[in-house]
Amino acid sequence: MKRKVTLKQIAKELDVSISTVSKSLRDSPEISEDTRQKVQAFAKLYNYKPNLIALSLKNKKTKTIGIIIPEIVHHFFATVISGIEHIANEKGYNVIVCLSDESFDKEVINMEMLANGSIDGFIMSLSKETQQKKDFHHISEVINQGMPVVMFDRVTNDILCDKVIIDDSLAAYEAVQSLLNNGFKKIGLITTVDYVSVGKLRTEGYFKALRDNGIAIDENLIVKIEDIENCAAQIEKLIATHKVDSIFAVNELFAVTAIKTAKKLSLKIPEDIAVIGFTDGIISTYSSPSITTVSQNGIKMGNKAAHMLIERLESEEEEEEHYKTEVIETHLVLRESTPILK
Amino acid sequence: MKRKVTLKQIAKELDVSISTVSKSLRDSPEISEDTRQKVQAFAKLYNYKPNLIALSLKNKKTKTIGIIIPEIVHHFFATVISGIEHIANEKGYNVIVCLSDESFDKEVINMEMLANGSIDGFIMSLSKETQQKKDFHHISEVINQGMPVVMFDRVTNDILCDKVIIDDSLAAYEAVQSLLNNGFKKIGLITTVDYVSVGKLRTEGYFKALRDNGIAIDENLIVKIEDIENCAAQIEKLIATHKVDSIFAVNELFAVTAIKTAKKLSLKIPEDIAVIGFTDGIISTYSSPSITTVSQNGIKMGNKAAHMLIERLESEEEEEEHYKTEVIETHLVLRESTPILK
DNA sequence: TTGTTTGTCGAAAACGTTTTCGTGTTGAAA
DNA sequence: TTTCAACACGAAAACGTTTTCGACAAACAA
Repeated sequence: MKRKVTLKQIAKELDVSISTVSKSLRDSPEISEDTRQKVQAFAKLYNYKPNLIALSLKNKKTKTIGIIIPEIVHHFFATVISGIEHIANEKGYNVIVCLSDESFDKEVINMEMLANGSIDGFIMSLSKETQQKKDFHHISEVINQGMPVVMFDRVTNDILCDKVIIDDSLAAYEAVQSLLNNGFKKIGLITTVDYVSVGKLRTEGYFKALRDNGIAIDENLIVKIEDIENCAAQIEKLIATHKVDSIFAVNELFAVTAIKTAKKLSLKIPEDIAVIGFTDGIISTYSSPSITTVSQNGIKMGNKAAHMLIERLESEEEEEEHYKTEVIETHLVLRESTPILK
Repeated sequence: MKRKVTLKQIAKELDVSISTVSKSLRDSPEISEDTRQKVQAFAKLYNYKPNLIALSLKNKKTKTIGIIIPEIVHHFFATVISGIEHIANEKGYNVIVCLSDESFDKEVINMEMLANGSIDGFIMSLSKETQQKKDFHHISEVINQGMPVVMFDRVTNDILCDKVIIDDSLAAYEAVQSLLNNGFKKIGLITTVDYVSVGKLRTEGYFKALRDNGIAIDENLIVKIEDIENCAAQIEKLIATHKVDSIFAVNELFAVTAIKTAKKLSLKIPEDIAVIGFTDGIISTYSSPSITTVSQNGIKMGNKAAHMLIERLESEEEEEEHYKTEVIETHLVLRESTPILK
């Protein structure tokens, strides 16, 4: 077993100073052609690579991005990570991933841990619990220490920083509007509890579309899911007893559950009931029937977030207080769970 | 903006030495009760937290695990990461994730990068290209430098290290055997090209099951998919022209594609054709019909891999050459794509 | 000879820790 | 008064880099 070789060892071996070795390897003009080649040859032979930790300490830069997300076994978040990683890699950065498991405490602990020198900046999406508590002190603290933060998807107005989002409300509006345009009148909504920011926004889009079309809002057609476990029962009630002609669901899981439930009730899709989901993931693609859905391009969001963070990291010092919010465009992906929409 | 405070600053402010501050914070008996409290109070006030990079450099330990996987937008790999992260977090480790994108070069570059001090050990699954080239020098090099490596799922016998796998061959054998037990005779196989280790093993399980039951192997019933793009065409040929009564697919994607294709051909599932997949992911659960599949518990694999790596990291020095291969058990998850199997 | 430039190199500081060892002061024992 | 232990603290090294600055010699001009 041969351990990694250091500058000091090379210096000793070649009987020169550490400085000379370092300069030789960095092609400094201070060093004579002769010794430079000697050192470089030796370094190559022993496969010298500078220790990144030492460099981080010296440069006060780690070339590492911290990602904090609620969970990773989730198609959307996985695509965002993929998008971030791709750009980061291109720019010479690594990514270190922490999961909050939707828990406020884990989010705080992870952030504090990473903030102590391990990374140069954060890309994050809030946990449910954090959104519920509306406690963002850990984030403002980090920003206060001069560490840039980019938030995506689940964001908050209480924190000033760069953000990458989609227009959840508008996207939902357009989805519902397209149902209305095609003659659907009794549109059920399957959504989350209100404190989930994106769920709330999508719900608002649903409301606005109905209002703009002069349709009264019927609370009976709205199902708010708290925990995923027994959502099937609530959805069955919506479909069976309230006879909706279509459903707008704020995520894939709700959409596919709605479809399974409808099939169980011997309803034909899309003839008896049309379904539009949100987030274009694996489920929507491979479900039968495949699901018409609002695309939410995680790769693009990740790319954008990474670009914004790295740009801020590498811009000449703090041009503070000039935060941007990027809105990634969405569109409706038409599939089999709706009739051909015009 | 208040930057992070260091020992040096505290020392200066309190007019004591750095050593005194450090010792005070670590409750050294060398320090008088008086100054200890003074220092601790001050540190708390200014929210002092030791710089982890400096600690890493000093201790030659980063408390960070490097994960290298082919892709992250993939349910199985995401669950493994989740499993690793959970244990790592519990034990005070962070995880840094790199994606090889199934590319040999990216795998090598990422490994070399992380090996230069950033992490204490690796958990990895080989890229397709690496498996094809059978070039593992980057891995043996890392191991030679004394950095522990745990491989999972896509492993190789050419490298001696800890491994976490499932018995791919046996699991496939049992799946096919259960089809045979239930009267199916013409079992199609949808698999990958041979250099993908797990695909090859699963194929072997299929062969063995047929042999053990005295059934001749019909090459016409075997489809090897190279790229995912046009797999549907190959599968359609298998189903339409060779009239299989059942299909064993070596992953979810192939299974769901088979189902979609069968439906397109107006075949009823499972009456006309039964399907068993591999890997119990989102698709199998939410497909219609849901898919009977070989479970492959990624969380468990991740947990195990993390445990093995951390144990090796924290065991009193190198008890080398005593590598273990852990086999995670699998079982058949019965769903709608097969008749009730006995 | 003296002074100046040029070419090579090394010493040391810095990043932020921890830890070993040395040192000065105090109090008590002899 | 002397000696010695206990106590409280600081100096410095170490981890592995990069970089600034100073030093020394040779070569050259005056």
